[in-house]
Amino acid sequence: MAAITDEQVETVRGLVARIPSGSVATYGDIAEAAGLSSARTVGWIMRTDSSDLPWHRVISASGRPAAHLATRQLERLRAEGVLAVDGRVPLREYRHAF
DNA sequence: TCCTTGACTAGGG
DNA sequence: GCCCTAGCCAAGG
Repeated sequence: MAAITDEQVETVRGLVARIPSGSVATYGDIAEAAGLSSARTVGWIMRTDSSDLPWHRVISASGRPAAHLATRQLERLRAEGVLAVDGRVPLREYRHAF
């Protein structure tokens, strides 16, 4: 199977770690920057990885975080200066370009 | 090996 | 701008 390599995972971690406080990135952005096959793979890594990375800065392309984490993530983001509007983050303003 | 699940995305109605 | 559908990929049972 075309399993993900440790190198790919490390790249994703690096990208997430370099997202500055007050900015966010989409799954698609991370996937593309890391050279992954699809955005779903990034979601899979985030779900399985238990590191202390700022995963809360990664949101969907709709500007809305995953439903089960929405409340917590939006709260953390707000603490970093990312103001969500009606549960949605204005990507146009906070999206981080790699 | 097949089928299901999931922290996704783009497109059409 | 929201809802539904199809395409997408890796892992676990």
